[in-house]
Amino acid sequence: MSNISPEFALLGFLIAEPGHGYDLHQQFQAELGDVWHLSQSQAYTILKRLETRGDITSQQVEQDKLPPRQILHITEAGKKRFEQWLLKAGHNARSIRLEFLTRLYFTRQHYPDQIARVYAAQYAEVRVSIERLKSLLAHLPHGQSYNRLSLDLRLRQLQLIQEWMREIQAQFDIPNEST
Amino acid sequence: MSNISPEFALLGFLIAEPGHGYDLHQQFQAELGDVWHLSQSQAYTILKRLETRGDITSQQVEQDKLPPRQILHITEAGKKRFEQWLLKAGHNARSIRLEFLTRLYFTRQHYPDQIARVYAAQYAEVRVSIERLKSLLAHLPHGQSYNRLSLDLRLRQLQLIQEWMREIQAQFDIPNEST
DNA sequence: TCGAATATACTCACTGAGTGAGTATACAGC
DNA sequence: GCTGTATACTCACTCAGTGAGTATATTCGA
Repeated sequence: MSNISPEFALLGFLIAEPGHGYDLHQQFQAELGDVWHLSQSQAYTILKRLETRGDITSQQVEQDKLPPRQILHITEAGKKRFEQWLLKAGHNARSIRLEFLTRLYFTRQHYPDQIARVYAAQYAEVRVSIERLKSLLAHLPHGQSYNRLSLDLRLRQLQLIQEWMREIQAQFDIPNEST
Repeated sequence: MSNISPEFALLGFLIAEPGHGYDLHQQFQAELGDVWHLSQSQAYTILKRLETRGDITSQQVEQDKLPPRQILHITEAGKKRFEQWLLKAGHNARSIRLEFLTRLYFTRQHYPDQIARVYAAQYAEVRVSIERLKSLLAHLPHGQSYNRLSLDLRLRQLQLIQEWMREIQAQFDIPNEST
């Protein structure tokens, strides 16, 4: 459904190594807790869905005294879906803040040679979105003051994101993509 | 649940006069269609919920050839809830773009003398949010690069919104609130 | 004049987002 | 001896959002 949710972040953590729900949620909070908001129960819900979808498998491990753990492993299908997701790009401020940062995080960890591609894909998408909004604004009938104010704010937010991205590019030494 | 959804916009249209689902959705699209995104079916879903909640009542009106209409009327309780909502204020970019613009729209139509209050409430909330984010950023441990980038973008977005709001204030001749 | 597009008016089935509370145990510190 | 915190997961609930379906009437060009 291409809905924006932290499901790929959870998947991303499982690329490094198998883990269980509780632990994944902890890691998530520590590393990306101010990017996304994710409650524990919601994490479990998403993991369950990923399992029924075939992106991860689980393996029950008994423990001495504590409740048994469901150790989760990413599948080949899951890894593939994750890698495809890495190259996508969001088109509004919120999805860029959430997903682009998450993509950056995992790309730098697991696919450092892909970083320029991921960055370029997002930057290009922002440019397109800006043009789209400008054109919408230009063709908006008079009298639509509130629609205009909304589109205007969205346009400025995207321009802000362009600046922010260029700073990230400098900070992380991301080269321009040479196709 | 204080979830952000266009339910109050639908309620707002019903303050002016009773209406039916199809028509409300049309009005909505025309007036606020670039502020919110609302499908027809989602509009009906929300209206149904408003009815079970007691914010609106419905009255079936037969038509000659076309399917009967459910004419919806706002109740006293609904009106009260709407008016309370008008004085609330969102704390992130998205909710401000959506809800604040909607509040402005209906306040100017039905409660023009309240406009300064509505504006001031939102502006104050933005200021508080900015301070909160600054403090979060100041206390963020080193090494949390991604969390920092996220908070940093959110901060800048709120500062952008401040500028945008001041322009709206000028454009709509909204006086500063004199308490 | 026939058929296609468009407008009116609403329903249903489905997946997913998100919260809040509950369950049960272990251990550390005062 | 008791409280707080960590481990590990479950359940019930409400709301968001899409996409397709149903059924009829009018309009308008080929």
